[in-house]
Amino acid sequence: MTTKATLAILKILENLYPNPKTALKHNGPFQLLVATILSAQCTDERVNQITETLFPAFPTAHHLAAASFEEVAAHIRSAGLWRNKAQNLIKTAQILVEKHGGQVPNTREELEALPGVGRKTANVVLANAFGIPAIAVDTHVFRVANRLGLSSAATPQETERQLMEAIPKEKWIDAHHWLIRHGRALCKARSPLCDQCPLQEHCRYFQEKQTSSG
DNA sequence: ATCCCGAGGG
DNA sequence: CCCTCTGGAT
Repeated sequence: MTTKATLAILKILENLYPNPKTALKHNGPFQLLVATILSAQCTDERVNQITETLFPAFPTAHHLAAASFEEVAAHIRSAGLWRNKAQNLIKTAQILVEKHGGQVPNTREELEALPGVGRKTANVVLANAFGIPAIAVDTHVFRVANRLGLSSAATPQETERQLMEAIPKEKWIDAHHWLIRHGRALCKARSPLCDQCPLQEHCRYFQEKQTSSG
């Protein structure tokens, strides 16, 4: 795909999804980290519902580091994977206190060393908490980027690399949100709403669908 | 049944 | 690459 074609797609997405931002409600890096760890295999709406009581109960890493498993679990049982998440949240908070003065680190290496924090979560925190350009590839970004032809990849890791190559760095953070928004709104996994999509003429998936099914 | 703005382990 | 962890929404 040419740079010109890529920029055309980004421009349309920008108009479709103005003022992109995380759907996870948070105030500061610590809350964003907690919310993002909770968001695995779980809707943002439920995460926001959980953190509404979780954040006041454990306002800082120090509070969370001193919490018991049951104390934390009581808040997050409506999220899937809650056993892992409760354990990871406490352990992560303890590492923040022991190694980072109770603060959230701002490098990929330090973030990914935290339990429950992988590539995607680290990128979300880097981008949304620290403004450091990153593209977090979740299931939506992976699917939408491959359909549009912005990437042609077998793994999320590879999609991330191809997107960083194709998209100007100053647009990485916004592009991440645009692709996610589009994945939820129109470019859905099961029944994509191509008839409502303004990207038809730019989309590899749509073009192939037209030529193959008549 | 299938998916959700995944991570960790084999 | 594969698998498991998990509740809730559709």
